[in-house]
Amino acid sequence: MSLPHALLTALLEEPCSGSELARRFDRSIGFFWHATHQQIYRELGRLERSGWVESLPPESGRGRKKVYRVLPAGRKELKRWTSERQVPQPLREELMLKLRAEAVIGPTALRQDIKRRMDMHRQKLALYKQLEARDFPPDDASYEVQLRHLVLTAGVMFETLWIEWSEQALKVLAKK
Amino acid sequence: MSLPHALLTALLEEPCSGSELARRFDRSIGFFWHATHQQIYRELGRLERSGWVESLPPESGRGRKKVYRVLPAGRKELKRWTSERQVPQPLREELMLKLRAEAVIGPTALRQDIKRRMDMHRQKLALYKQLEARDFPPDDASYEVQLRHLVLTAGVMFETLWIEWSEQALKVLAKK
DNA sequence: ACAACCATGTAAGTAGTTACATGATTTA
DNA sequence: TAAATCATGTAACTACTTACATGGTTGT
Repeated sequence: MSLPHALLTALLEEPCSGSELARRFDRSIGFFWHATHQQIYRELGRLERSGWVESLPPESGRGRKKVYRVLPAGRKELKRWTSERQVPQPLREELMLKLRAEAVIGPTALRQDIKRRMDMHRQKLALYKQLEARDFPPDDASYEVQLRHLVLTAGVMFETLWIEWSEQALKVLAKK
Repeated sequence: MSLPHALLTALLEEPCSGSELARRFDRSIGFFWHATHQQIYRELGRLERSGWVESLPPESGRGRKKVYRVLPAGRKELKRWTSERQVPQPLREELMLKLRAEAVIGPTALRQDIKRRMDMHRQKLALYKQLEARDFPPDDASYEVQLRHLVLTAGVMFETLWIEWSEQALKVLAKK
């Protein structure tokens, strides 16, 4: 149950409308918590009914922008959530299932698939490093900036991990 | 939609009952694809209705073990699935959301939480390394064994990543 | 024969996905 | 002014979670 809190955070950073949230998600928070616009609109409705956010005017009809802003109760809820204990969510990696399947019924097309994935991870890594160079120059930054940097660092580490792992995997798969 | 294929793989490795599957999942495949017994039983029902597995006798009543075995159609389906293209599933990491929240409304209890998580990752890493030492001695193994080793390697890499990242994060959080 | 446990299963609820619909705004 | 696009939303479905129920087996 994290989407509502992701939205609260984004709206605290900058009040905005549902469609803008969807776009912002695609660029930043979405690297770690993807959400479609349908999820976002539904959740915004819930947040409003809970009294955690309010929507500023239009009120009129469907195709008008509705800007949302976090209310004190929403801020309080976010605070409560961050201090909640949390266990690392179990990994969930389809590719590992495919490896086991390959071991049982192989050979399959896994090799091509891993190559493709490796390319995607390389692209993402390049993007992250570019963002890093742009947004986090290597001087001593403020606490808040360092926190945001940590998020990106995790992204870099993950992509690097997958590239390394893919190289190892391809070595094994090459033998067959 | 991977659970059915995870089950097919497990049943090909060794036909067994729902409860045994649940236990095996907790030890191996479950490291990368957790499933509760409710999910497993429901899915076994579907697999049977699809004609991908068959259940051997009891037939009688509720509390009796039902052993499942993969049928040719199931093996074919698994083959189809492994050759399907697959895009890396987006990351989904609640902790990154909490970091962003901390940057906006902090300070929170994040520090303690990360410490706790780091311990859990250390334990898991120790377990994986132990399994690795036991099941994959460093001589040149068969193709199938190397594939299974790759799965465990990913586990080791993930846990290592989180430990390193946590150390970095704690350095930043210590400043506040 | 009773308690504790094991194996299978049902039910209800939540989160996320996919496909589509409608009103407003912009652009050719 | 018609077409394209944008913003919001509905509906139906699937996967997963949590809580509980029932029949069988085992141990004392």
